[in-house]
Amino acid sequence: MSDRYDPHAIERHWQARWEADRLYSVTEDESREKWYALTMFPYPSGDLHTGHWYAMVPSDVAARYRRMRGYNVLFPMGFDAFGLPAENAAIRRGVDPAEWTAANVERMRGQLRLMGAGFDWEREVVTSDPLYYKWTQWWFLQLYRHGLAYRGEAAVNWCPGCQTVLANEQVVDGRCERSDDVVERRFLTQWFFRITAYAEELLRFEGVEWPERVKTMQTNWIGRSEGATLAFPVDVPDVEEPLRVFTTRPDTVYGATFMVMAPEHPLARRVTTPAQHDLVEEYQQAAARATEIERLSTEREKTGVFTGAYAVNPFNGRRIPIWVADYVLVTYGTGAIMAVPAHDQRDFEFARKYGMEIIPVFDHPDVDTSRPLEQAFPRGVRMINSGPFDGVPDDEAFAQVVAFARANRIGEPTVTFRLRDWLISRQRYWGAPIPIIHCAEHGIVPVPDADLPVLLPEHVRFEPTGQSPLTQIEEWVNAPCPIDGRPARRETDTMDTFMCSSWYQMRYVDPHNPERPFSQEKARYWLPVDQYTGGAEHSVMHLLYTRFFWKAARDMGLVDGDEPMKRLYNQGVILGPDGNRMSKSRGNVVAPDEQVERYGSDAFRCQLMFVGPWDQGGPYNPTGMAGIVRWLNRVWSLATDEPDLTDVPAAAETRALRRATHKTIAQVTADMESFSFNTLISRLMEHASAMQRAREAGPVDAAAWDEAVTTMLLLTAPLAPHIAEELWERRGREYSVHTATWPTFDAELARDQEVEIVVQVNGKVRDRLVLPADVGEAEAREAALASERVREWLDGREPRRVVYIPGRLVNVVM
RNA sequence: GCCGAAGUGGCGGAAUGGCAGACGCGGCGGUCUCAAAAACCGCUGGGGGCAACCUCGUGGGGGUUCGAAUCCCCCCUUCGGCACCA
Repeated sequence: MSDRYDPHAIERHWQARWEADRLYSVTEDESREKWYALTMFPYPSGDLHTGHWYAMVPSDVAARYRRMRGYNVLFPMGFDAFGLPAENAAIRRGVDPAEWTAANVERMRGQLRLMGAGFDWEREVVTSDPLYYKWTQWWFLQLYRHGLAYRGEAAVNWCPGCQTVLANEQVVDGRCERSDDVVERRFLTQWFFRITAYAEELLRFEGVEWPERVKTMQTNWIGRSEGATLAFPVDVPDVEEPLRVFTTRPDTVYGATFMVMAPEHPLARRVTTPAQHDLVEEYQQAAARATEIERLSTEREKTGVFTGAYAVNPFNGRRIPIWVADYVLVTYGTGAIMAVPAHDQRDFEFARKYGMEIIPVFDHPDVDTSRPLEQAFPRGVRMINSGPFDGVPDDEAFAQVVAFARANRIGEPTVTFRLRDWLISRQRYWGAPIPIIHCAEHGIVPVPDADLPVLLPEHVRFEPTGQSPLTQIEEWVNAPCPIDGRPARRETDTMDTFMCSSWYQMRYVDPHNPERPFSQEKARYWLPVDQYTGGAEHSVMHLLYTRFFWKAARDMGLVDGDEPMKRLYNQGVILGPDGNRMSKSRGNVVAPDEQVERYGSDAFRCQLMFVGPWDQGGPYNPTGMAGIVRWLNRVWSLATDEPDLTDVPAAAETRALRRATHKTIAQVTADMESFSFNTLISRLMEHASAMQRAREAGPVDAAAWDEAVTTMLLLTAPLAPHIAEELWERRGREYSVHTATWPTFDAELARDQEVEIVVQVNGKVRDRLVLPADVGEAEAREAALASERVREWLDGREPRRVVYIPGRLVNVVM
């Protein structure tokens, strides 16, 4: 091997060596503390891009650092391999999704290896592999047995482009998160997971160190509201059941002047009078045709129609009209509301448009309640127009009204969530089949565990029809009933791919177990994940689902603890050099394979970390690569070209070099802990400059020089693993630098002997003094006042005040 | 509309109550060279001054403080999330 830094030669060499030595393979070791580091696994699109590198490299650096700190580190990688792109490729180009996926996985594995990351490839999981999805199906059956999976009819989100239903979380602004098509509403019978059973617990984030942003997003998504359900009898012949409404403001019940039902409300047809029938039906049909976007637009003026029916306010016996309007959502609360226009702006707008009465039931110092209101006002001082409750103060009103409702059996306190159950059915081929058989005799029958996996049939035609392609495979669909063996039919829907990724972190602990999803023993050692990293786009999908899965698994006795991921970090988005998202059409794509080809993996890794704080992302700077390449060349030179060596441990130059080395250890360690990789690299650059100056200046103490070089290689190892390993070997150190121990710093050696004290006059810097590091306050003040520059500015006057900040500055105020 | 994050040289960024611009890119000057590249050294926010220095300067405006990029209030811009959830 040449004596010049040749990244390609050493990177190839060490990648092969590490693999041959199984350097990154780990097993349980009770004698050592474990650290489970996980970065989100990629979808095998067929091309690893810079975004993947940006997400994975710092995650690898942090895992390597933990390993050097003595932890037994699990850092696995795999592929989230089910999903629509494979199926779309099959439709377009006639290739088999399994073959397409396998080829992509193969290619991306190779690209990932170029990164030189310390992944334990022996633990790789591929979610579309029957050996994996057997257990995804097993989870489905477990959830079913525990009452957490059920089949039900509901208004669901239908994506016409993907020809399948979507979970609520996959709908963004009324459009499909994946294809951007406008989502339609359909009433279908589908499989759901009862995530709402954990709604309350999912709001608690005890013992997790997650970004506030993610916790807030999940909290808002779950959307907990405290209120009451009130029952309004309906004044319609033959309708016995009352109209139930959920309200967060039961204290405004005397101000209810009309009721509103969602167009899809089951009682709507039954209460409508014959005279209003056509009008209501027409309105319902129009609402059904409207897209989610149209319906959810807050800009749009509210519309509605009168049913002709009346409800009775159970508090005061007042008859109030029942309307149907699409600003009330059938999916939330009870699908019907009591409208209090005086105190709710939406109801106010509706009341004003349709001439409904507006009765304020609170007084307010800024509102003249005897005159028509200009707008709704949510809160007031005391209740008015509320019969026996008149005079009750605002902050007691809720409790008193609810207590009354409860005592008179007309209502009760209720907590409602915005979160809906997780719809997991997909009318597509490339996913794990739902392991259920529909029997005419026995209904829904789970496939017995022993018959898992339910394999996807091969050679399937993919015309998107709105039904799963599996429905057309007669020989697959027809299956005997597990109970009596008589002809029955398989469930033809497949599972949402988010299900595959909801438990993959568990499978990594025991990826080849043929008997169980994982052994309890291994799970107890490795789980939960200590540090998870990934993109913020998964804040309310993957991360909410995986918390739900974990809690369900905990309640089944399969895992310990309440949370799957102790620490979470969201990296930012790496952009093209022009500041836009990288895309082929913009022509601003930075291809990692090309960067590795030109500069080497180590340089590309470092440049990605050097562009800025990891959580901020930002434009990739290709010209900045020159600085990183220079630095790596300098590291090479410092480790291979010795200065003139001598033995002067007590010399000032020796102390200065050792001080630089120990300060660098302290700073780099702190930056590792806080994921501040950009400043970490700048510290190493400074250290290299200090070493270079020392080398040029004359003979260097041999021990101090060796300490500096050794430290430099150890601190560089997680960032640039190949060059560090190569130079480690060239210096005759024991293989491998990656299993060596992270250096510790000596505070005494790192301490400065002198400090520069800034001297200010009225807050402006006028002088600097170099004083001993242990200078006392009195001496510092005295030195500052004695300064020639300060005397000039004081011009004979007495300072009003002198502020001293130890070791930093003196401010003379006049 | 609501919630959150951010706004600093030509560029990426550093500094989270105490020297604004660490480190790097780019630029300018120099060493080396027949020359160029590479490497190395020096300088590099604006204005004024021969200089020592002075002055302005962290999106805009106000405030707190001996001292503010940093804390508080108002506004502007950009990005992210949510958005008729009763």
